[in-house]
Amino acid sequence: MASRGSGEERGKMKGIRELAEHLDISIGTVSRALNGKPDVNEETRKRVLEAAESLGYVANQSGRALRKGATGVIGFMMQTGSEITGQGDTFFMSVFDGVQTVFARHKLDLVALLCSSEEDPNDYLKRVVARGFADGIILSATRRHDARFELLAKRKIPFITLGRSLTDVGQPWLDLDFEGMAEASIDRLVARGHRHVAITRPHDDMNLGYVFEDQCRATLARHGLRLDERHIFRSTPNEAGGYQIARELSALETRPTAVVLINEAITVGLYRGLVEAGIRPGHDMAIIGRQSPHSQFLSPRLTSFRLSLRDLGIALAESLLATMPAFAHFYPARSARLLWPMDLVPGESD
Amino acid sequence: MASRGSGEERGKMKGIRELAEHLDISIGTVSRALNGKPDVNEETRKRVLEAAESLGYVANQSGRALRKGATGVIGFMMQTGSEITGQGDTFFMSVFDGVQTVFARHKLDLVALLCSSEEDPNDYLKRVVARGFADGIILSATRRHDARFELLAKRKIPFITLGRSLTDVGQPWLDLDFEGMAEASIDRLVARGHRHVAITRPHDDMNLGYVFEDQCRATLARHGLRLDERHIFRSTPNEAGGYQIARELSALETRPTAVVLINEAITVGLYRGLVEAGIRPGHDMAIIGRQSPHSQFLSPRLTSFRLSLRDLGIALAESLLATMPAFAHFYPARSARLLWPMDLVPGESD
DNA sequence: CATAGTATCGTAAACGTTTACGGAAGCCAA
DNA sequence: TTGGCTTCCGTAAACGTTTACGATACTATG
Repeated sequence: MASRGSGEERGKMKGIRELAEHLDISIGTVSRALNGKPDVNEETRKRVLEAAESLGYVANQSGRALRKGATGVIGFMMQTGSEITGQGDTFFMSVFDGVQTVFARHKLDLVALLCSSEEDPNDYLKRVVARGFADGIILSATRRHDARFELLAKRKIPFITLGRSLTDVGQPWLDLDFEGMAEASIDRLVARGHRHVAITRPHDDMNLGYVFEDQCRATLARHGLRLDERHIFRSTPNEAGGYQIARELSALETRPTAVVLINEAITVGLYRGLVEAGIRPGHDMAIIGRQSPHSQFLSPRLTSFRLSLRDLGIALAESLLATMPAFAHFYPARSARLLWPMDLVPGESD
Repeated sequence: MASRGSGEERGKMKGIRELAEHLDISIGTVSRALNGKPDVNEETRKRVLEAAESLGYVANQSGRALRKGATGVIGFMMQTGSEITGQGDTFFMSVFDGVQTVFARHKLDLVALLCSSEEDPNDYLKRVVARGFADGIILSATRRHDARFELLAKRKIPFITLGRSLTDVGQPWLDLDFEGMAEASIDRLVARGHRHVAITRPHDDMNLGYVFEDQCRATLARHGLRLDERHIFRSTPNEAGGYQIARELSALETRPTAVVLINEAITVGLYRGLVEAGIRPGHDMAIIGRQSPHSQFLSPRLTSFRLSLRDLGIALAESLLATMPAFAHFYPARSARLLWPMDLVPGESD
């Protein structure tokens, strides 16, 4: 037969066994060559790599994972459905991109584990870890009490959370510095003469809502002011929620003169709702929020807190790897709990 | 020993072997019981299921996939990074939710395969399929010429695309009815007296740009009008792109009186840019676009095309399963190519 | 009672890979 | 020549499932 290219370049590679007999080498050597093991002749390694490339051979995931006890996959759990994701449009996509630049160095793949809105997140996660789907997990949208933490800790799965929780099992976490945001916002508004400040928070038990509210209350207290209970607005973290808040806000008899938005997606709806009620954002009502792709294109431009989502993703990935024995030596001794800073970008809305 | 709860309920289940000897049954029977095979006594099945539940046993993914040659996973490929995804991620989250309601019926899991912006999509996909990661693939963001189609077809991986392409390999697809959108938009604008209509399209070679432009041109021609080449605006599919379009548009000497936006993310930026140039959306410039979570909260409210993303997800999933031998009998003989209709929701912007 | 059929279960061979182990050379020094 | 190293490679045993096959006990039928 001819030296190559007889008829098998169609990508019908069966497995390492076939590749081995094509090269007339044992499968053990082929495997070692592909995996960069030391005890293989450099020339045969080259032959193997070339043959694998030209025949389109890539080691089967299941076989490899079964033998090695590791899948090379890190899962980022998130919930699907339109109303649920509190973050605005491109939030996660940017974070993912940062995470992947780190993972790529270790041949790890990031996949998003999509929990349907119809399934209980705890059950979903239990299934995922029991099946041995991923070597590590990233959790987001952490709740005040979050049973997922305990589940992963019990199973000893390496994981990190993007967000804190009262359910702390000693795992590493990364969270946005909502305390810093609350403090800077309140300080700024008070310095500009505001005495009645409203805040928003998610309608459900997302942990960040508690953190944010508590810190706002504390900072106001430091200025000798108090947070009126009627000035705490809960809403779904989307445009409609913002609109709803505006309606409630405008209906109040003692109306606040400023509002701090913890969520970015509600901004557009809030603007609209205020305008409809005859309240001009930035004139009749000061607004401070979170930066998002469209916050700078609103009128007036939103005074907002900015952060680098890509860098956050990088830090998230490195902190996770630091807890995984196989990778820990690359990322030594880092602080396992990190509050991610946000910068205030002045706009015209406050 | 006691009947249950001796000390092993910590979730340290090793595998089916351990579960079997706990029950004093062979592993074959345990497996059959768990998988609903017929030849197993109903009472032992109940025992097995209860023990598995209480011990938290779930079949290991790698072992099962290796033996069965199928993973029970369907991958939805998408690219990460903020500038790339034309759709906001609320778009995909809603689609996912629809897809999952179908998959859940067959114990299939949907995961998002995240291709980093630093990696070539073709290489990424090649890796994924060669590793045998998923039993089926859903492709989105299809390009005018898309090598991914050929790759999957050659490897005989069942797949469906959300979007068309000139690279047609006979696979099933689902796409938004951009022709219908173009036609309805142009007809409406012309009926209202517009003679100079501009359009937008992505800056890269996404297929939908070609479809949309061609149909707009054809429909204008039907009205005896022509599409001015200078009235075709290419931009990144995000807010900044819309702003850029507004600036170019306002700088034109012969300015169009209407513009149709194929992408939803650019709307906010476009509004802002127009206002800054002294052009009032809805008064000095008619605008028709795509519905998004915030399109109804802009002023003026955007006249836009709406679609049910969840239903689209359901159709997408069912069409994919119809091509997979193991599930085809559930979803018989459906049209493999589907143009998804969109409804015009009148606003105040045109 | 003999036989066939049925219900249930155990045994063992796959699935594709990695890796511990040992063996066969080749080399160098004694 | 002998012995010990080193370099390279082949062999075979895992990893955790599923499933074809065969075995056993029991039931029904003649």
